[in-house]
Amino acid sequence: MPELPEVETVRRGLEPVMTGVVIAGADVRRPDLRWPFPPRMSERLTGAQVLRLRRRSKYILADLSTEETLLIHLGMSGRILMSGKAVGNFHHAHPAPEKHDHVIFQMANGVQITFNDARRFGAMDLIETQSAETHPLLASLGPEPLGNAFDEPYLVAQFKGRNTPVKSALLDQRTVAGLGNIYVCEALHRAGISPRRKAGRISPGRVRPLVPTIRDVLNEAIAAGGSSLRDHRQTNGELGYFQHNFRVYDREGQACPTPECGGTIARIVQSGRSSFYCPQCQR
DNA sequence: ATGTGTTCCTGTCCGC
DNA sequence: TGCGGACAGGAACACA
Repeated sequence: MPELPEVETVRRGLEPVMTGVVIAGADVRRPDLRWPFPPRMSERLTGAQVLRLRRRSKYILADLSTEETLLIHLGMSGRILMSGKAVGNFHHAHPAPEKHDHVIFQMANGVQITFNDARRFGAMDLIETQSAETHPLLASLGPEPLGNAFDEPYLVAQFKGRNTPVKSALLDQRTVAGLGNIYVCEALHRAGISPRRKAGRISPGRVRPLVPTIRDVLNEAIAAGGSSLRDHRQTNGELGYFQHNFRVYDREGQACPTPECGGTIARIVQSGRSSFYCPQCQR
């Protein structure tokens, strides 16, 4: 899936064509994704104006004039593509629905927004805007990694006493919300911390660089328009470019990019997920 | 309370 | 070319 930078890239792509625009119709082409869609989703969306588009962790939140908020999660394989007259300088005709196009939004400005998700680990829900943060999917999320609440004292406190590998701790959305497998691997490499190290056994002095490092990796990826691993696309269909900047992810057997290191990137499995790291310079 | 393993689903790639 | 198995950006859930 899309991790935070990819979701933010999608949000930024949608923002100019959705904000202030009425949803003219929603074609819901199957009853569910990971969970059933909310009752009467199409009817509740039709006629609503999008007041603003937000992102919380890997969720896109569209606040509507109906005092409801459309929540979208892309899961592992979710994509959102736009077509129609207002998309950039291009004129994209509305294409015929493709396989796994599950929900198609018709905007009043002529733009069509298609949610495509082969694996269907994604989700959509309609929730009360006023109490959005108490939604079960959002209530337990930790702080935004790019926000002020995510700082060194916080992370030190979160790691304290935890016996789980730091890789697992950072993937845990309650610790910090929005990191996924790729960017955790990348951040740990930049910080020189082994993914195998127990979270509670990292000295505060070594936790310190982790916060700015996580921010740097995410900001660089956002600036590049997200990664394009496998099939991630921006809303305009173009590939992101951060993939070229992966230092360890999916680079098993290659030379460690750290100057003077000389190590070789290894792949291990931690709680069912691949971790890529350099055993030489990550301790 | 924590930590770990399983599960949902489809597509792709790699070795035989 | 076909077939089987491993693996893929997530995270809820069940269980030790």
